[in-house]
Amino acid sequence: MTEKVRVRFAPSPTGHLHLGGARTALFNWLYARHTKGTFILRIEDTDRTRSTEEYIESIIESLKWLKFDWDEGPYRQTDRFEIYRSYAKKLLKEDKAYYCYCSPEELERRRTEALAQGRPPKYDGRCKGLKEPPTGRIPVIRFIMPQEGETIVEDLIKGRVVFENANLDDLIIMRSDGTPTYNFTVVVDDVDMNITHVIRGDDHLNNTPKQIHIYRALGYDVPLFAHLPMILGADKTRLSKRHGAASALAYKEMGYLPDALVNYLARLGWSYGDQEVFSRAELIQYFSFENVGESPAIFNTEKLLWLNGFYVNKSRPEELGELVIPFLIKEKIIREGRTLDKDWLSKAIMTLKERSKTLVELANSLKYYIVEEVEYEPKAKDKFLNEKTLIYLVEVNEEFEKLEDFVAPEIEKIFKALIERHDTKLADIAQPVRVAMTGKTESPGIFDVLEILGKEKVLRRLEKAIKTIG
RNA sequence: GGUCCCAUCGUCUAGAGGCCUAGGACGUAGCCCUCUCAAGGCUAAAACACGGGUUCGAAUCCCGUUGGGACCGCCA
Repeated sequence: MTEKVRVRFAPSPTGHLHLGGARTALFNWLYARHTKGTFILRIEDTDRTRSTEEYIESIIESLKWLKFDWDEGPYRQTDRFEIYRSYAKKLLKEDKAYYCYCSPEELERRRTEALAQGRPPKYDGRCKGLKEPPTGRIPVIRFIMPQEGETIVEDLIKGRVVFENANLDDLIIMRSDGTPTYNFTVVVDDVDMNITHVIRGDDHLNNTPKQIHIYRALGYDVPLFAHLPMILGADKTRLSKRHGAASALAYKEMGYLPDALVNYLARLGWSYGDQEVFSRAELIQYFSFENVGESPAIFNTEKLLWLNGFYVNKSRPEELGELVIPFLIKEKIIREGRTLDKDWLSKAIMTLKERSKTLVELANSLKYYIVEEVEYEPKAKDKFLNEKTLIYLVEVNEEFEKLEDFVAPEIEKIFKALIERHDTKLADIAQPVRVAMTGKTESPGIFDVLEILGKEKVLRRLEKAIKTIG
């Protein structure tokens, strides 16, 4: 019982790491870190036709981005075929498995027939104890499932789940091409890697009794199981590409912060009282299966976006400065290789981070600080750059030309003086200037915007605005 | 069709028989703050799927119904 916890995340590289997988990885990682146990990464690539190197790399990249560091692996099942073969041989020798010569076509036909007649599509075991194997056929190996009694799964999340063994059928553990199948490799690997807790999606709950029998046949204790509820799309079906961005990396590209995604994913199916925001340290400290829910959760992008905004706002500007560069390049705001002054960038980001929910938004807002020529939004231009506002722009321009120390407090003094002289409100002057500076009607505080742009750019933009009206 | 899982505001959830006039968060609406937009603060609308039990008492326990989901491959 005081055995050291060993858990694994075992994706199959037939696609990018999707959000469901990311959450499974997260809970495994959290449990390992919470118990000071070992987190193992294992790539389940036995399906050679669908697994690709590209996906393996993509999954690893996602895991790194999310900062789920693993202690062992990545192991690859394709490197371990000899192990599975020897275990299969052992089962054969002990009469716990047998060769089956039924062809895939026959199997498929029987399955559809059974389904059409409303019967469960269960293999009938006809090849078990075959005296004279047919010639010219390469067999598969099937594992003999017990047909009597029941199998009980004591799940850490679902509680006690009972299965009738009569519903189990002899499953294929080795294909005719000599490669092993999933339900066999998981068990062999989990045994071989001393896995103590199997934490996975509850789409695997139905596989569990089959696997339990394989553990027993192999002569090993079964690990503890924890089946996580699924993550669903807005239409309440299993999350997939149809629901828009379903891969973890897609969120990276959309300018999400890994900590925000992790925080969001953790709160999907897990809770700790009323707390919504968790640092990684808190997540590790508080994580427990008792607080994992049992019902599926719908993935809600709005809450994720809110959390991301929260994390962006909370991040240090220097940190965001580093992170936003790739997005500035991607959005074609700066050329690759161009460097921005770090202190200046931090100052600019300071004004923007509380109003940016993603790094993409941040990059796009940064645009008007960086580019040479502002573009006016037509509506903004019509409303604020006209004969009525011309006088303010001209006077602001005149005052700025004389201003030596071009900083926010000095700029503010100029505005104050102008307000008094014209007996007007700040908004009447600030808005036209804002449009002249940013092309938009919304921006950070105008004094900060002006300081960050700097005297030279400000004067140029004022002159352009004045010219536009005239 | 069979097996299994699940069921509290639109969404994520708190709730371990009396603390529940069901709490928090996102989103929505309103107000405050305010040079705009945000951020922040305050307020509001919004849920125990249904029916039976058990109990002095049920969102909480049991059964059923309904609804949703997953799985039933020589995929994982």
